Amino acid sequence: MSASGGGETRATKPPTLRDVAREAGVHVSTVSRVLNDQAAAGRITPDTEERIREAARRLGYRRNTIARALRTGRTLVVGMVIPDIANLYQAGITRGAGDILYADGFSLILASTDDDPEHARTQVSAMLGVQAEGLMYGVAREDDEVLAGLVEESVPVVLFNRTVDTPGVSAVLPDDHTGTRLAVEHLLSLGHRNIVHVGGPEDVSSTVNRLGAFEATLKSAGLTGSHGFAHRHIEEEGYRVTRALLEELPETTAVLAANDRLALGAIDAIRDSGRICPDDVSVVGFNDMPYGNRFSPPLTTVRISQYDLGSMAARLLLETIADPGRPAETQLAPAELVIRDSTAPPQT
Amino acid sequence: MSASGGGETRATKPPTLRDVAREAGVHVSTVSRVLNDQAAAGRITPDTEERIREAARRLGYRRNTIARALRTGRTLVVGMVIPDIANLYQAGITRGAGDILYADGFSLILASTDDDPEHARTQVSAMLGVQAEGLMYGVAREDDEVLAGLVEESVPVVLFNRTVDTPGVSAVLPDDHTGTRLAVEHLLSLGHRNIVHVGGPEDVSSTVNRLGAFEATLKSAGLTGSHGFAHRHIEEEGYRVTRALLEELPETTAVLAANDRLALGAIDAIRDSGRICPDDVSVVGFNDMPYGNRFSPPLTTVRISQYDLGSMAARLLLETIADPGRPAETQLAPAELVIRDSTAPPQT
DNA sequence: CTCCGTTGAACAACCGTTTGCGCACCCTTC
DNA sequence: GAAGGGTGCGCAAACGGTTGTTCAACGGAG
Repeated sequence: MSASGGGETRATKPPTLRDVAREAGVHVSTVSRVLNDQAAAGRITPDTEERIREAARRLGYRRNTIARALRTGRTLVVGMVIPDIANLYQAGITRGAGDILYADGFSLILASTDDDPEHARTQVSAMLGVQAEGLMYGVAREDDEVLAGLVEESVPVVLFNRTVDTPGVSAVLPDDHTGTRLAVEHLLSLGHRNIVHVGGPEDVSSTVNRLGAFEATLKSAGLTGSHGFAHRHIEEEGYRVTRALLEELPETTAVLAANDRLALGAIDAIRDSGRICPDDVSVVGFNDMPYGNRFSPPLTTVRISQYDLGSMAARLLLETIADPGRPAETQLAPAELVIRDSTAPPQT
Repeated sequence: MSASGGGETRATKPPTLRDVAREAGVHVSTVSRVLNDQAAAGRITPDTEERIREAARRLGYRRNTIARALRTGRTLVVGMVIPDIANLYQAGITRGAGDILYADGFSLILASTDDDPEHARTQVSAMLGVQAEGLMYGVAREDDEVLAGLVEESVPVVLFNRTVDTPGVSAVLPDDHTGTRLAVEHLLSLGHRNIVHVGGPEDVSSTVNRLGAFEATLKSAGLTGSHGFAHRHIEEEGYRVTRALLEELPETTAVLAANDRLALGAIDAIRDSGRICPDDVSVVGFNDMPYGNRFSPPLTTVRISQYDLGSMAARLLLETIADPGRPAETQLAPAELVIRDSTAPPQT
């Protein structure tokens, strides 16, 4: 299981600056300058420059990024850690981040932790080992030791999706409050009065934010609502807590899930408890994951623009890398309600 | 748009081997040996070793992977290029590959090309720039220049999902033939006789393999079938070619799509042409992408174990890296039919 | 007491780039 | 014709590790 497997080197080693220099009959430093476009300073003869470029082309020279990085301290690599790569919502975020990063010449190292802090630790360590210049961290939890280590080492970090109340860390978050309020108001306007909330893991910020907004919105309508917590944002957990909630509160006519996958589990639970969605109980999700419109029933949900969230986070990270002294900032990705067929008025 | 944004260095630079050596009062080479567990050679006093480890711990030393890589030629990084990160099918593959790679101490750099060869070129170049030790290449096409360059430079590569008939390159592919045959036989046994195929892009291997198997299976039943090609594996294209096929061949009662996303588009096309799936026309997909069971109707499809395919490819790549002389090999990931509700007997 | 074999650790070269500095050379200018 | 100032490029020292080689010290044997 170790990487020591007697690795041979590649048959024919790639050409180096030295090879190009020899080919062009100049010193390696000159080649370096030309290939870094420092010829602009009028320091190199057009003739020499052309000779060097031609030699580089002929040899198929490609800059050794890690050697350069060793010297310059810049790797142009950023790491991104997400809880689950098989979650389409996060794929959208990745895409948004990638587009920004690539445009600026950066590469992305992606790691999926399965929401396991131990995985997170080793992945982050590997990323730092390759001298990633900054991290997009999407798995923050309360008392997150890995994150604490990062700020301790003053590694540029931006949190996304989830935050913690560590000062000095930037974050890009969904507008949980507005989104949740919209969802609850929708249910209210449909006539629902017995609404429950199935939340995510207790120690992640979006869970507490959404729960808070859920209760606040209900309260301002003179109502209260019950809730449960899932251990992870997966269908099975949505199923488990919904079944429990339904058992306990049979008069429930609507469930607001903290995320689409939980909502999917809720729909299963509703079916398995002998009821129909949306006829007997409505459900609304959160995120608007891809294909949500194709589920049965098509899911009413709160849309967060995944692409925008990802690109906002990437931009923020890039700025933080360029200027580490920059004050931390938290940005909100807008939320909007998209009404489909998993919600309906309660049966009278 | 350039990365030159005046990047400052991190406030406090991470400790180096030199720092640890000073702290422990020994030479850096000794530290290096200890931290690489070469102490086993009985060359270092347990006392010294302990002192060094303690110093490293106290300073929070973490090996600078790129500096090591520069010297050793090993980066423990492999690149993976996929057509579309927002495709769940590929997310599953990534997961399988990641698990194998991480277990062996490797990191994964992921790039999504949107099926654009130009993107592929720059992404691959960046990966090689950071001295990735090998590549998992999932975007192969006929006359793929990027791929040609890779084998030319004898970079360890394994293709997945798609292959080309370049000798010397390993690949892990879905069992297109069996999968397609199973799907067609299913349709046949249901009583369908007018079956069309909506294929993927013409220059990718899975397209030609699936089309070939489609025609062969039909032929052995004494039938023939028409087909069309999508430009990309996306819903819109599935929609486009299905509509055209339906227009041309109104008696069609079943469509076999080369991929689930195309199948989704086909279902839309069927609806929009005033027919119902599966009552009027059945559709079967390929891949069994996640959530396929939740679509409406739940999709009958050919299941490929994405996780297995990814891990097979990763294992193959690791072996190729360890032994570049290794003969190329192509492995098949098993296919099985999963019958759901998008297929039914044709109306009589 | 001398000599030699071990053992434990230091020395130094090297991996491929970048970059501050120095040094010829040539062209002006008095 | 010599001084002075550019120009165009080479020199060499880093960056943070790894590793073959050397070297000092120590203990034991003769």
